[in-house]
Amino acid sequence: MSVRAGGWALQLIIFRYSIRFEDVTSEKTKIKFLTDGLLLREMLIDPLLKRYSVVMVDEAHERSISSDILLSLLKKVLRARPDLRVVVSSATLDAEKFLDFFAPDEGGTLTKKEEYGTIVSIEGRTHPVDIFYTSSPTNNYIEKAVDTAMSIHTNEADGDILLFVTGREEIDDTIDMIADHIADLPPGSKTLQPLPLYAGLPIDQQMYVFQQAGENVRKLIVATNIAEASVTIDGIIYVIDTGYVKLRAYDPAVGIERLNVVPISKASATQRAGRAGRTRPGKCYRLYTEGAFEALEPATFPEIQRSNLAPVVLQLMNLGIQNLIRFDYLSNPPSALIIRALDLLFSLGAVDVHGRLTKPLGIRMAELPLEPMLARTLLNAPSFGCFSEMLSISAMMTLQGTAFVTHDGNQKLLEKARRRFAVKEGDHITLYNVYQAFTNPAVGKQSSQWCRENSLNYKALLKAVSVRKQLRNYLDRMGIQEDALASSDVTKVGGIDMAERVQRCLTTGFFAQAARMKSDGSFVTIGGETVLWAHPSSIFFHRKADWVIYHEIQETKGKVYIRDLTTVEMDWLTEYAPEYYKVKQK
DNA sequence: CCAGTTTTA
Repeated sequence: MSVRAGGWALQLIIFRYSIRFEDVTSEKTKIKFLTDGLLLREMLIDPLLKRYSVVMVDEAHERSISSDILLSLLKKVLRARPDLRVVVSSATLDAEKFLDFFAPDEGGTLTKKEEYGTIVSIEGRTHPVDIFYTSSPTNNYIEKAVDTAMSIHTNEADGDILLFVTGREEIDDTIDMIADHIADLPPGSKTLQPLPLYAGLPIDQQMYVFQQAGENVRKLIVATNIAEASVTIDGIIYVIDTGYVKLRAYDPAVGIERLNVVPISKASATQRAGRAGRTRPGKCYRLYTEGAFEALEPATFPEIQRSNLAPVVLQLMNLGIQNLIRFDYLSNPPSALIIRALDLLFSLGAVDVHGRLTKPLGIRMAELPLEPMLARTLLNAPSFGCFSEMLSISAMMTLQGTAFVTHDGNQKLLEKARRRFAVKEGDHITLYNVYQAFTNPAVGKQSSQWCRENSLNYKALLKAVSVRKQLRNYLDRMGIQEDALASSDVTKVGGIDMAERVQRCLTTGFFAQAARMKSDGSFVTIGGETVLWAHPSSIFFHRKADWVIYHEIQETKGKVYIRDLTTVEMDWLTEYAPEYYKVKQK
């Protein structure tokens, strides 16, 4: 780990880190690097953070939910612990906003800014980057990006290019177009090697971007926002910034998440440009006008104002925050988001009529590192005799659709592999079959070779194995163990086969996300107000179904897709969620 | 009916 800190004698200090599955800290640790999410978890056990004298929150300008919440809680902690030092690092554009946020409440002894905080500006370590704008707006930024890349390649000195686009589809299109252009290059000219980079790309395929290009080869990395802050690549001299990003927006009125392509913020544009100046002076080509840049928002719209807040609300309540509307947020989330979250938590039994966390259910749900609906399902599993199965399914759900991958871009092979594991009940049990086969010493042997043969993502499945272990540990500590009914073969137990027990159990957590397939293959929700489509990765993209519950809903390009579906019977909905469906029918 | 921005516990 390389850390530079002015002239301090830091080499004496022992650095250690802690992430979800890796804690290498000890009593000797002086400085600990950890994620904001983990620190929030630590606050459950140590609310005043007594183990720390200084807390530094990095990249606060990104305005992620967990860093926003962390800042709010740190402000609270400071009232009880004036000795604590809080350092917030952020793009200079909004430093003032953060300082204002930490202003003590009325009646305190510290009233002047300089008494409670200071803004310190630190010169960057990067080289200068020349910024170029277009003289007029572009209507097709992908075409423009391809032209710009080709022109850099033919006219500019050596150095790799980083191009920002919004998603996988644009990455694929761009790379195809570049490939066409390369074919037109005069013989003997330098090669341009386009490389994709996005989070959903399997790790081994991501690694190519870090490899040094061969002689006479210039890398062109076509990336999503992952290359803006999460991943840093050396040797980038040229950045092409299309000026757009894909952002989540949650609509509390219908409970649907949307993925919208929106203009980036000034902070993002600055960050992207900075990626060109890490090794030597670089150039950044913004595919928009200077006027358009000036009109950009200073910082990204806070995530807390555009997300499903059920998980956050549950966690805050578990930290003892009673009034979620009045909580001291850095930016207040719309109250509709909070109400929607409380509604859901109430229907799941995590919150009572007084708006308080229930014991033990609500507390247990908050402690599990799963979204509320899945947490509730897993906690119900022992009573359905499918504890072991739901542990595996829950772990597989955290992979968010990355279990299957194409190895040579061969989609047909992937679909064939999927069919090998598919069952008529739907996607959850299909994923369960994948997990079972992967961990079976006689079948998958947890081997990468077997995964390649079955279009499966080896690293992702290994992650599922460790998530499952972690979940089991959590449940062990709650005193919830393997159910008496458990048996991993799909035989009749208690008159109901394993698949049906899983289906019923899923209904107890996902009853609020039910839909029915119509004859044309589309789905309608209970009220019939929204038309939904099975996501192409679902086995119901082709097959017929009647009632289903779904794990996720998301609108993309004007169409609402549901992911991870399992068939249920209509009667189960009213059987397991009578209150919910009574209210809805009015 | 044809497809997931990014994180995290």
